Amino acid sequence: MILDNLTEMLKGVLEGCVLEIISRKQTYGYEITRQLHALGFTEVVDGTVYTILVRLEKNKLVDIEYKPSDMGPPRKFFALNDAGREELHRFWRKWEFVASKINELREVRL
Amino acid sequence: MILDNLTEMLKGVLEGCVLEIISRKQTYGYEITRQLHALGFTEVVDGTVYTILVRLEKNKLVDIEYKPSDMGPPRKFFALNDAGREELHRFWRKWEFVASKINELREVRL
DNA sequence: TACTGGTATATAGTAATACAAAATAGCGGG
DNA sequence: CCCGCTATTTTGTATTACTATATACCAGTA
Repeated sequence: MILDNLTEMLKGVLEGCVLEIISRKQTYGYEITRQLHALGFTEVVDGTVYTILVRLEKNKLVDIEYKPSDMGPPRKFFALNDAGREELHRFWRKWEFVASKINELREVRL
Repeated sequence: MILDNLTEMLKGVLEGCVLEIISRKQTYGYEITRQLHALGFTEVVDGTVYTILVRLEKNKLVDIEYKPSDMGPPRKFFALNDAGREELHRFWRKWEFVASKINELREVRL
C-alpha cells in the first residue's frame, strides 16, 4: 500500500479506534500504538496516542491503573468506564452514518 | 437520526466529497452545499464549503468559470482538471483503506 | 420607498485534532 | 558505558471545519 498522509482522514476516527481497543481489555499507550500499527495505521506515532489518552482521561472516559513492567518503566493502564462505553457507542453510530453516506455518494458515481 | 457533532469525523472526508460532487458536473458553492445537505450532512454550512473551494483553487485542482444567474449574484462554477481527478482518485483509495481498517477493527469485536 | 427572504460569495477568528520532536526513564546486552 | 527497546510526557505546529459577519443581486410585498 502506497498511501501517504492519512492524517486528515484519521482525524475524528483515531480516538474512536483507541476507545475500541481499550474496550477489549485494559491496556496501555505503547501497546495501543502497536495495535494501531498492526491494524495498518503504521503512520500513527506514539505522541498522537498519548495525546488521545490524555484527552480520554481529562474527559473521564477511562479508569487508570499503574503497573510495574519487567521490560521498562511502569505502564499506565487504561480501561473504559461507563461514560467511555457510551462514547464508544456514539462513535460507532456516527461512523455508520458517515461511512454509509460516503459510500452512497461513491455508489451514485457508477 | 440524532447524531450531533460530526465535525471531527468529517475532517479529511469533506474535501473528498466536494471533489466527487464537482466531478459529476460543473457546479458552484451554494449548490454543492445543498447537495451535501441532501446527502445527509445537514450540519455542513456555506462557510465550510467556500473554504474548501478556496483550497481547491489554491491547489490548482479546479477550473473556474463565472456565469450570471437569474436568481441572484453571479455564480462561480468549478470543474475538476486532471490534477483534481487524480486527487479524487487518491481520496477514494485512502477512503477504501481507512474504512476497511476501521470496519476490520469493529468486526473483531463480535 | 423600505423591507424581507432566497440566492450567492468571501473572509477573519476560533476550536479540535494529529503530527513532529525532544526530554525523561527503566532495563538488558555487548 | 553506551545502545536499543520499552514507556510516558510535553511543547509547538499544521490542517481543517465551524462561527459569525459582510457584501450583493433579485423578487415580492406592504
